[in-house]
Amino acid sequence: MKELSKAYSPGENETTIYEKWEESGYFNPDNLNLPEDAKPYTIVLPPPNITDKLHLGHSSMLAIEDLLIRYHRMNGYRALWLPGTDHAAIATQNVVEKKLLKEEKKTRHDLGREKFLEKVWEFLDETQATILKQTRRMGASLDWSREAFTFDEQRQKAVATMFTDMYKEGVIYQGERIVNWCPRCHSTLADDEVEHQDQKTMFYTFRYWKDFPISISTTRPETKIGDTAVAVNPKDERYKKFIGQEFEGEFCGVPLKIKVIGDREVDMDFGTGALGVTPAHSMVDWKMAENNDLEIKKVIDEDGKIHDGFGEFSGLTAKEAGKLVVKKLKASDLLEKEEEIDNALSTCYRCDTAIEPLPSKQWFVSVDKKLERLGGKSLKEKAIEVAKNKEVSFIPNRFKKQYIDWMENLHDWCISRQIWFGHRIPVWYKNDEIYVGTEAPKNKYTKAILLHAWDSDPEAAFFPWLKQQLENAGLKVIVPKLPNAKNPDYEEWLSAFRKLDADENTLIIGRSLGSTLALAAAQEGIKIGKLVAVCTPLDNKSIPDFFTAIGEWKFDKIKQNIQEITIFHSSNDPYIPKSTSEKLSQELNAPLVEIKNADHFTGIQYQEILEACGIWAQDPDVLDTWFSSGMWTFSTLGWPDNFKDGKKIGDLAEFHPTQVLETGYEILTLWVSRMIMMSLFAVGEIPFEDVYLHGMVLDENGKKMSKSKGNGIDPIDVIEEFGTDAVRLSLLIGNTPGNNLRVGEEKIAGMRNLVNKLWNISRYIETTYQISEVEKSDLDTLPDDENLTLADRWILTKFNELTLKVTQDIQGYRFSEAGEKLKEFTWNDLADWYLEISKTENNSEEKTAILQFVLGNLLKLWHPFIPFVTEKLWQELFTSDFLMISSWPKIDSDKQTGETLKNFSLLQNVITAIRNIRTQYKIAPKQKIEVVIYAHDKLSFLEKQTELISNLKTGIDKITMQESGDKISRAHYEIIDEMEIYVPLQDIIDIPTELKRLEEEIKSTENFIADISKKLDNKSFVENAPEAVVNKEKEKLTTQENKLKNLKKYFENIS
RNA sequence: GGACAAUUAGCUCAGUUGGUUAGAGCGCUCGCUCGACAUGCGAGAGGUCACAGGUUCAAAUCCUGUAUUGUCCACCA
Repeated sequence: MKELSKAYSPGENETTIYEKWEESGYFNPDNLNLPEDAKPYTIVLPPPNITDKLHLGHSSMLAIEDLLIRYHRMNGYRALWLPGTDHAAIATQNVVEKKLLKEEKKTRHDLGREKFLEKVWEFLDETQATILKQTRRMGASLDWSREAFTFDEQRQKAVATMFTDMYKEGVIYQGERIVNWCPRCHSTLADDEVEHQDQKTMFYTFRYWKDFPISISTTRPETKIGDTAVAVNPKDERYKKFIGQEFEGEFCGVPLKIKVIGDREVDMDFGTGALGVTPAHSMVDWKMAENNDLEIKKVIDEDGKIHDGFGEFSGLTAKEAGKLVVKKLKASDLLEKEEEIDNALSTCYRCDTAIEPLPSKQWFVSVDKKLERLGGKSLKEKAIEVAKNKEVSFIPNRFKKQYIDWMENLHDWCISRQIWFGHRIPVWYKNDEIYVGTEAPKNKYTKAILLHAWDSDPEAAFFPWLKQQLENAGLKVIVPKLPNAKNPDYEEWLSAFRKLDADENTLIIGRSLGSTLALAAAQEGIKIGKLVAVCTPLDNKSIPDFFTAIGEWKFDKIKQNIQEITIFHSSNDPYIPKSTSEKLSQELNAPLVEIKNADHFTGIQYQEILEACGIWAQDPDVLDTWFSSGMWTFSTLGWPDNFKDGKKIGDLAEFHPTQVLETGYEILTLWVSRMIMMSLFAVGEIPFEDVYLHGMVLDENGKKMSKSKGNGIDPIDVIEEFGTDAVRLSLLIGNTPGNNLRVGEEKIAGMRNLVNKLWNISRYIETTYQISEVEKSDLDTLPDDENLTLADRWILTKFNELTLKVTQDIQGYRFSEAGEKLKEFTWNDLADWYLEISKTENNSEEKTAILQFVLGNLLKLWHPFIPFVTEKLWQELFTSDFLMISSWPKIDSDKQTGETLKNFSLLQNVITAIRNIRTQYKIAPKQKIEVVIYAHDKLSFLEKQTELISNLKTGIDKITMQESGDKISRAHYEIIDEMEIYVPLQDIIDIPTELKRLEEEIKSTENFIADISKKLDNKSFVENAPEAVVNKEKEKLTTQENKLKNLKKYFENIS
């Protein structure tokens, strides 16, 4: 006999059980020893962002998906649940930036791209490890051997391939658009990353200048210096006549040329009914400018400051400029009205900074381009079509409409992001040329030498960035430290240079004296492929010996030995006069490029130097994170390697498309729609059959759990307190698709109690029947029907019914209902009734068989919900083979159920009624009572059950059954079904109270009878309702009438 | 402004296609150490299913409108 502890302690078991599962290898479907034709069942885990550890919402997702996977694994499917994490480009970069600022008071620009990315990876390793640990703690049966990361090598390849393919088909294109620009994050935001905050704003009405015929209104006066048109509604009588006219004048010191255009979008009733058009800084205006061929004037730059060329406004922040405009308007008496209005401010979803709409070059995915591979349809059309044709279904169904609505309004998707962390755009530029591909294009040069200035550190200035770029482009890069840099000697430097073995395939970028050295070397006869000379001195008074040693410049010789030269000049360089650079340019017949702010090279100026090198330079931007997560279903299954000549092979063939995508409804549009489009494009398949959308997990007060509010429940905390099974169960029961779920510790504690109940049920069965020592049946066949008591047949019937319902519920995604039914069976039917009865019935051989069957199969049904405790009990009491891979209980569809269920429920009612009488009349628990039951057709059945009735907490010492006859005059009574139950204890009865109570019951029974009679008198009811319904009503009527008769008789007797 | 959802017991929610006198858990009341379980056992109280109309023999369930709450989308210069 196995000794089980009095209470279940989850902590001890969970880690060891999870380890056993993992070691078994059964999380990987390849190890399941399935027949060839076993169907696949695939779920890819929505990859959690690596920005933070998991919260209860993730736990809920894991619980649901693990349930589905475990259920299907037990049903013989090739069940694959594929784990991974998401690099979440912007979100991650932001978290790291904030952390950096807080801990080191540095911005990412202080660190530079490389160093910053190192920080990101450090952070990422940490959170990723936490996430994986938490996921295991939840008991998730994920196939860790296939773990993926949206930013690992395989996925990088997939992303680059996808981009290239889409570019080749013209789906991806580069275009200038107004984008939502966050001046703080220095990045564009997708439409769905912009938040709108209601606020009060000053609304100014004014004219550009005195004789301008139309007043306009604005909340953003600072942009008005870039206006090129005024738009009015073409139907507007007031302004109609001006349409087409052009006006010139000066607005706040800025010359403007304003054309009046007509546009139906303009609301005649808002403001003055006329709208100043600023094409560069408003989405709507941009469209108008496109339609009317207007000039586009950029007013605000990427830092949120006013561009050059706007007089005294230039260099001011937008806010300052706005104030100045208003001040000037007031001074020149142009302001007509100033009022406060409600207005929605667009802000960055990450940092709450007001966004600035700016025109910018970006990469887009076209959703409207018709594609041959989609049968002449566009991504958008196809993605809508599959939803309409039910090729993909949504649970709950209402989200289908939301999906289609959103899709129909979808515009081209901007996929480039101006941040550092993320998939680099696989595009390379060389001057005007562009190359798109999965690998960097081959370059003319094989080696690059970066020569530092005479007194500077080779690692300083712009070298590290360039080095990285050149290495990315496949060059061997050398950054030598030239000897004695503080006091350079020409011979020493030259001999150091010779050792670098420069030749025709070498690219040299030299800064200051470094570039002078390269020129001198060429003069000495060394061949060089290309020289980019940045701020090059031809003489310097502080190191006269150096230049004396070089001697007279022989530019012809230099030209002979260097194939190509570009000269860079910095206007801020205090040492090299522009004339020097110009002279060099002329003598060498080389192009001269001038750069501003040489001491603060920005990415763009690096870009210029890189371009001058004549090598391919990669686009500095990265891709929107949804681009890579949109490929999640197939990139994780080995695309593109597993997709050859339009055919799927390997994992992709075996597991794609997946069966279910289970995710939060909040990312239906962000993610689900993109997955559908990208999968259609890449593989020509809808990535999943069903989309199950869960709600958010809220705290017990209905608030969204968030770290800042401090109301979040850490899954690990509650797991440690109550156990994983309890946490999983509280996330499954009461959780319905698409609806939010409130979870508090009370609920989890309740579920812990249930888990413990199951444990104790098992413990009782084991201590009483020693099922661990009994030879095991296969749990597929029921015990023989002979010698079974009513209760035995009842529990088997109930269990069969339960198996059927639970199976149906899981298949219909009704996990909550399945869980509740299991709970009800376990607690009420099995523990409260059957086990209690088993204590009084003596057929222990049958009981052993039945309990073994019921408990074993019950553990199976419970397993997808609470895997740990069930696995533990299974291994203790049944077999050391894993419950995880045991087969799902069989359903006996021929089982006769009616009579058994009816009889048992009768029995339950009798027992409950007797207990009720005891409580109602406050009969002391220890006092034995006599019971008399009057019955009619049920009499013979009840007579057989007297022993049972007496033994089940009814405290009966004498029980008699008889046909209806004269009733005991004074007794406690209860009337149920067609029976009357009397407990003759007249001494205690308080007659007046009893009469009052009886009166009430008689009255309510009469009312009820009246209701039923009315219904039955209604001809249309009798004619139209189904016969079964009518019969039920009739039955009800007789029962109630009998009851009334007996009540009245009893009433007379005692009064 | 548009769309979608929610409104059922004190609280949190179920209630599949209209068909018993509307269910569960928690909480509450009363009573219990009864051969596993006080993380337990037994009994109970508690609801005009937001409101107003309509369809139907029959409505928590279907339709219309109103109110309140929530979510998403759009956005006006």
